[in-house]
Amino acid sequence: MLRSTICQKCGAILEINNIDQNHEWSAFNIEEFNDKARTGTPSSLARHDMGLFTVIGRTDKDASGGKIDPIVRSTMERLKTWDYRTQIHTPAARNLRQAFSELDVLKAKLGLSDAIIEKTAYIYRKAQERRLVRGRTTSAILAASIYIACREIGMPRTLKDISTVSNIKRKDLARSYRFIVSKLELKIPVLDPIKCIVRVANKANLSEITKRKAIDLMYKINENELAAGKDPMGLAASVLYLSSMNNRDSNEHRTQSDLAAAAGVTEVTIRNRTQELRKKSCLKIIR
DNA sequence: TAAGATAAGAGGGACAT
DNA sequence: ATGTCAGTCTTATCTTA
Repeated sequence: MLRSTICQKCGAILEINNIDQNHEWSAFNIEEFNDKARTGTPSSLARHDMGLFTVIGRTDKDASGGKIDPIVRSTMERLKTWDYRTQIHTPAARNLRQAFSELDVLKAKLGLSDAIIEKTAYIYRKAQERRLVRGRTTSAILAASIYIACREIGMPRTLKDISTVSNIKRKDLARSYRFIVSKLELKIPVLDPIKCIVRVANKANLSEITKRKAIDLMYKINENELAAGKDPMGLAASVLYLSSMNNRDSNEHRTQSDLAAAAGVTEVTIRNRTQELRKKSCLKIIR
């Protein structure tokens, strides 16, 4: 089944024709489930075996119901043992399993889409194949993989967001992030300041009008190349601050500390950006 | 109470040694 | 590899309107 994921707030298409890998039927008890299931778990990179595990049953009957020859039976037992061992008991698989169970927890905490989870898993696998996890913690590499996946997909999540929920220090997270990016030679797109505006505006409960004004202002800033080297979140917060102050509707006024909290930057950063922007006559900022 | 000012300190990139 | 430098952001504190 194909479907697209569309942002309900701004209408942006986040994913197009992504395949829904869940089963299309519903079951209310085990019997019904077994009856309807034609396949196993959906295949996913975010499982140590990609969801493609084998299960060798315990039964001593063959497919047509006859008794299995004891010699074959003992072969099957040995296969079963080895199958089991190769599934989880290689250090790599064990590590993946641990990483992906952590990933599952973080997925919920950060509200990540399946596409991001798959991307994260892909990056983590690559990192593991290249032996980049050695000497670093699984959690740090995993958290960094999440950050990379978010950046690649263009979902604004800051290092701080991820560091708070994963209990990895921002510093370590940033280090692991740069390490993976350089070793895997990844090209990370710059964080889109427009997306940052949308995110901060939603967090601060600002109206569409203010958001729209802020986005227009951000376009002007980009045209005049004033954004270089600035933290996009800080810039977004400042632009929203200016827009909210210029909106006559008093419900739209936000203090610097409100927006600082929403964007995860300090008030001082907002002040500095605001000052700079006000000085630029080309932006025609009132006040 | 919100906003502005100032200073010290952290962390990382660019560049030279 | 290691050190220095300019620029950025954060934290903390004090002042101003």
